Amino acid sequence: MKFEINESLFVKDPRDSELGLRILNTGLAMIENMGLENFTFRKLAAEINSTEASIYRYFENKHKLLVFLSNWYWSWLGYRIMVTNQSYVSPIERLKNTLSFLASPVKRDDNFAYIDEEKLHKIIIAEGPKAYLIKDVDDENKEGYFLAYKKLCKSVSDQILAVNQDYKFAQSLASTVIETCHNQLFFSEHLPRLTDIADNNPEQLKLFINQFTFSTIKK
Amino acid sequence: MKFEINESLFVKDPRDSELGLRILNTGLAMIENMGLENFTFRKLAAEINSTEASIYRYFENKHKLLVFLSNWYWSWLGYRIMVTNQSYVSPIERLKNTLSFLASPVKRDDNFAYIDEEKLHKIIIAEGPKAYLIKDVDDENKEGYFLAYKKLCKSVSDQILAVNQDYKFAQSLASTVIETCHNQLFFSEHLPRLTDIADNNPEQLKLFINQFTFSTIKK
Amino acid sequence: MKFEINESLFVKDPRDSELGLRILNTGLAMIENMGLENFTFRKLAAEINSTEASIYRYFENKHKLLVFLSNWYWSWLGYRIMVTNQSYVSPIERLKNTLSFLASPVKRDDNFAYIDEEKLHKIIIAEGPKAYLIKDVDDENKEGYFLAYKKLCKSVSDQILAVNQDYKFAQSLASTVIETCHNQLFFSEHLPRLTDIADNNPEQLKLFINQFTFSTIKK
Amino acid sequence: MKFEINESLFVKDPRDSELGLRILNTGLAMIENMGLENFTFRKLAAEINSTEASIYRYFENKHKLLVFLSNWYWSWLGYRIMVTNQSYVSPIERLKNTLSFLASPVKRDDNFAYIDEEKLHKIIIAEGPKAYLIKDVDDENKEGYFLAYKKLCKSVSDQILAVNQDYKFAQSLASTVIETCHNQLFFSEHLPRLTDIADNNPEQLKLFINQFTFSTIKK
DNA sequence: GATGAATGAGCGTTCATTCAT
DNA sequence: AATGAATGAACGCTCATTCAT
Repeated sequence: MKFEINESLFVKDPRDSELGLRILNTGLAMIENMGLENFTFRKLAAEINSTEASIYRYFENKHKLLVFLSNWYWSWLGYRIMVTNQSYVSPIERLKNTLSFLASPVKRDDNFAYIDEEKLHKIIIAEGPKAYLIKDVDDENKEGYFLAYKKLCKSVSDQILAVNQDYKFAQSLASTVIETCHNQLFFSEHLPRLTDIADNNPEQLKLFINQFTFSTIKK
Repeated sequence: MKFEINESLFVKDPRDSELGLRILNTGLAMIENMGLENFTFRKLAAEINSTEASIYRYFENKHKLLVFLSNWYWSWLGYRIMVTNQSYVSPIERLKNTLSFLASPVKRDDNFAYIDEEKLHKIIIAEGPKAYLIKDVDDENKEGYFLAYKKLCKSVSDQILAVNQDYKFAQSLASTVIETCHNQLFFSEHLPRLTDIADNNPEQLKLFINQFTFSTIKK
Repeated sequence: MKFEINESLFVKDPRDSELGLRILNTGLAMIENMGLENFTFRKLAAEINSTEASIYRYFENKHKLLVFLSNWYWSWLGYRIMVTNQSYVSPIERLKNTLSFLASPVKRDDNFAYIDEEKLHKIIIAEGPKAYLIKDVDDENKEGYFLAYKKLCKSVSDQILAVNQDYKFAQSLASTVIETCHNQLFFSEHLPRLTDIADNNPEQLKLFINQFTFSTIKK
Repeated sequence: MKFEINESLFVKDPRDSELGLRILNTGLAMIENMGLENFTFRKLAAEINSTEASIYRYFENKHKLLVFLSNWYWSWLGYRIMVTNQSYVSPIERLKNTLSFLASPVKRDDNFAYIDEEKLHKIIIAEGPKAYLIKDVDDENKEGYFLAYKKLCKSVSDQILAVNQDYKFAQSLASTVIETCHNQLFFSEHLPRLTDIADNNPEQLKLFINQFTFSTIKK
């Protein structure tokens, strides 16, 4: 199982070699730990006892590494949602399941030893928007850097339409739901006065999301 | 009229001198133009025919300049909302007016010659989250860097409660609405498949926001 | 027909394998195209769809490749001069023929499919002096890196002496003539105020060279 | 006395500060000593107990430093020729004086404490052509990087025409003479078989140059 | 013999910051 | 208060080179 990720995001696929996996693995941990701004390939190289030159064989810069990780995350999440959704027949149940996945804490997935999904989730929360809040967003979009995210949005949007085909803002609601999950989790941890969701209380987030999604699309 | 802004955001208040105003004015234009990442005090100094050392007399680093501008924006927006809300009596009308302000395009306000509010709005959309998506968010929060934003959220949240005092997620909804306005505008311009709102069609955003806010808090 | 070239200039003779010929061929084109400074084995490897490691099997560094090409050029030119000179008996006619070769545009020679002599001529003009304007010139000279050039100079010098055996600076005049041909061609293309020779007017160069050679050695 | 040098060759005129003079002085010595290729701003910074960043305040790169030195040299030499030429009335005497300057060893000029003209002369011989044998020669020429050299050529060319106004290749002969002086000196030191001029025998070079110049332009 | 992977070293550049005036 | 000069530190990147297959 290997998610398809836009080839121009890497020079050489890091999943194809031992060093590449260490770059992913340790890079992920370091970004989570020190923040994207403080993270550099130099520090990563030191950590994995390798060199910057070697890392450049895999990624051109840290931004591409971030976007790579971001794509991986959305592919992985989308895949898990898709698989579990097959157990449900009713559109409402499916959407509920999807929202539940979006709003719930992420658990380590042992199928991918080289990725710590829990940490990756934290990165998506704390650094995710930096993947697209950049000057070159249009070029990178054309290049296909955000396909995994768009694919998931499309899927959620379709599920919304399956519940109410007349709702006019299915895509906007889908992206709002996804972004909101991250925002509210960030706020609950760091800026609690911007949210009612208590830190470490995932059920509240699920409730909030469910409520505003279903009330919004109710016919 | 001079909005109160946390004193530790600047060394010397840029609004109190001619050079300070040029820093605000030109800095704002440059961040909007080249993006926060590419913007440096060196480039700013060159542009205003001054020196880096002089800029340091006002701001310790570009992050503080961003947070300063961010605070100014929220203060300014909050103030305008507050003033216009006084014309309405019904909580629903008030909330509608507020949402309208949040979702509408920003127009230049001639009361503040040194700030181009239109460009500032673009910065808030494209760079705003970077003000708090940082490693030191907790320290900066304690220091009071995000008070203007919180104040506006509180105001929106209060207005929500005025419409429905039993709604349990007033603060979350408030911050979600505000963030969503920016996100959707960014998506409509750069990642259109993540939204149904057409670029340059502000009415659609207003409609979307209104609908999901009021349906969510309906008793 | 294979010119003898100093063996320490290459690890393995590039003329003996298909890959070697591609290195010569493409390397030559790239140096001409991007200049010696911008040319690297990495770029060459990418261009011929091979690897740097493979190129190292032939040449230790780009300087040796340049010197190799330089030697090839002087051998080739010397050979052509020698062959055509056999048609002449009078020393004056011979020297004239030689000068004509030195001053005339170079044409592709189909006997050597792997070398584009026209491009090589341009390299000799634009990069030639860099072959010897180096710190290690004495070592490389001892090693025999410049033999082809010296051989041609000797030949021209001998022809000068055949015209006037009393002329005291035959070698200096020979090297001056050769260098001047290149210099004036470079100037005519790039720094026209340093020359009277119009770009793309080879007859003028021939005239200039002939005149100053024969007037100098006239008894 | 301060020669005018194209302003785009430096960020800040090195002759205007103590550090700048040290950069010129030590940079010159190091280029002469280790060759342009091995010379870096990092090594220069270490030598003058300063930093690369400081050097960048004066020169953008080592190429510009070389071109700066080159311009200085040609301005200085042209100035000395011009001054001494005023003692002569006859065009032939003037041209002889000029050729003598071009062919003679250079002596330290105490009017410029910060430049060691002897070493600079060696640099011009061993690195001079690298100033213009580059890919961007046309751009740099437009920018005015080679004006001092052209000015000297023009002066020599005018002197040639003063001796024989009918000579058709005055500019070419002028640039040939200048280049030949350097070439022959380089050859005499490093590649003796390309010249008849013995190392450390300046009179021979003068003789050679005089002879071929005057015989060439004789009416 | 040719290649793929990895590396050591160093370069050019820029940044944020400080000091003296 | 504002500026000019200088710097320490680090970053991103590329190069030449080697090793193992």
